[in-house]
Amino acid sequence: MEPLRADMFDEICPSTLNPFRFGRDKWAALVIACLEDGPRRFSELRVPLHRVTPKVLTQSLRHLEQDGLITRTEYAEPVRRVVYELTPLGHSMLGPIRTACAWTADHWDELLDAHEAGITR
Amino acid sequence: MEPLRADMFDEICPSTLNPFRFGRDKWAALVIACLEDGPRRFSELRVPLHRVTPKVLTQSLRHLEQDGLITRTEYAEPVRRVVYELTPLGHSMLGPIRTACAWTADHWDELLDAHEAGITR
DNA sequence: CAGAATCCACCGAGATACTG
DNA sequence: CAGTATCTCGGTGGATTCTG
Repeated sequence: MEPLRADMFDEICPSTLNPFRFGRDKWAALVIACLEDGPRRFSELRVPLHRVTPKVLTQSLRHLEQDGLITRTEYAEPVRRVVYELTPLGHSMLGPIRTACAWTADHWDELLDAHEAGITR
Repeated sequence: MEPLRADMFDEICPSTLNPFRFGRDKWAALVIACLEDGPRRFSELRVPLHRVTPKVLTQSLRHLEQDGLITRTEYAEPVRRVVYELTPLGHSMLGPIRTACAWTADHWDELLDAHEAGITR
């Protein structure tokens, strides 16, 4: 499994155009995207999510855990390690998420046009 | 086209369990659902959405308009009439919305279990 | 390393009252 | 009929600092 790149989400700036939201809070969708390929440590998640403070990231992870979408596992062995992973339920959410994101990609021009028209009016 | 019933959304109480959100604000998804079968007047929308104040409903409608999902048309003819309608873009969103809602229906038990486990812990 | 504690600013959302 | 005008309140998200 490849490491998560720091610029993973840098270009998804105008994500406010996407009319779909996943999870309870602002960062849930990005966390899910980070866990797509397998389990990740807290510090691994902080690399692409470097604009999120640890407090807020923790909050988001706790919400996802309460919603049954991820699991949190703690190891104390050599050094302290906490690993987050998608549950089967969380993994099954990827289908509808991809459907929604495909729609957004397909209609990006129209979304952009509508937004710009809304600004100049 | 049938009138919108006042109890249309009364039973969708624990919708916080649904990890998908559509549109910018809290009421956008319900407005879209109301417009599914055709254009509706402001006062028609207020029937099923009787728990939403006119100010907040107006806000939500303006957002949907800015996002290119609905149109607002004003007639002054006999009496004043303002009609809201899904755009082709808004209508095309129904597909992914249905996909997402089907997922939620399919996994309702798991979502409920996770939520209850989160409460007692 | 993986957070917790504290404080704070902003904004969505609601209550209430009023209007072209 | 279809909104607008204020006011308020609570909660999300962020900055900063501290800790087992």
